[in-house]
Amino acid sequence: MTKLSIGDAAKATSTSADTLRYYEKIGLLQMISRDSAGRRFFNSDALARIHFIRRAQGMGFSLQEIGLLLDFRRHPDEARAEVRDLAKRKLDSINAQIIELQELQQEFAQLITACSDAEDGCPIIENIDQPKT
Amino acid sequence: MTKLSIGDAAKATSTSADTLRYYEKIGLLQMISRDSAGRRFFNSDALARIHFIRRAQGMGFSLQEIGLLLDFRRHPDEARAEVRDLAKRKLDSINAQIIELQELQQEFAQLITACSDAEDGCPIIENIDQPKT
DNA sequence: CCTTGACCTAGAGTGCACTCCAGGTTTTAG
DNA sequence: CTAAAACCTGGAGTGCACTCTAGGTCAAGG
Repeated sequence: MTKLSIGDAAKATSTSADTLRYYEKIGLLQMISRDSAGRRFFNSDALARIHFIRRAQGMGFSLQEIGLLLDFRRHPDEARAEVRDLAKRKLDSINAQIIELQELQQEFAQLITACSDAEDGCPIIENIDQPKT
Repeated sequence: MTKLSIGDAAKATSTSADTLRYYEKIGLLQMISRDSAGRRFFNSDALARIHFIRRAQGMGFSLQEIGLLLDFRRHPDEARAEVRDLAKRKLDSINAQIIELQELQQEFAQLITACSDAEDGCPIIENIDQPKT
């Protein structure tokens, strides 16, 4: 079981030491061990938690929501329904986002082409003004 | 040409009066006319700008970037390349987001199903821990 | 006439997620 | 042995996009 210093853990998880201390402070990392001098050491479990946090963040969970997920991790029986609901709501918003973004993708691609081709003016602006009718 | 009070403009654009004043303050709405008592009146052009802002925000532009787009609107000749680049970068990030979200969509859908079916424990957590291998 | 409601301003406060700072200790390399 | 690097703490500062407050003006309805 490797134990990494905060600096190494930061590198290993592409965060900053400050951010890791911040996560600990707000309760997302509660079981960071310390050596006799008070220095934090991150074992593989802690690293997994950090990866969990970053990944969940990438999924659009706020740190508060991630806290709920991490809590649930320790008390699976009590909170199953809540987590499922959280995940369901997130899934719905992901679906909505995908649809919106796909529309945007279309529009942007068209606008960029139009803007490159146009001789006088670039229709990007006008089209944001008056979306597809 | 209808002219709306700030309250009506707020309603019409699903924002708050405070937000509209804020947009004006940071320079996104510069041509708001006033009556003799100093009250703002929003004409259709102003409403179009507000819609533009909200829409561009939904596309993931920051207010600062939106400021650039609005500036460009007034000086199309000078800034074409920049706006095109801004749009292109945004398109790239939209594409990346769509791909990420589609992966998430898959995972979430599976996890929610698994969590509903499971007899002991919900695998949402474990799967965030250890993403698809 | 007078109250109510919508508006005005400048400026303070909020929430999120960091990020930085000052001042101190400990470890490690030369 | 010493000097630099890495760590520690509590707390302040940052950037974004609002949101709210206090204190004031103004127009319309009862």
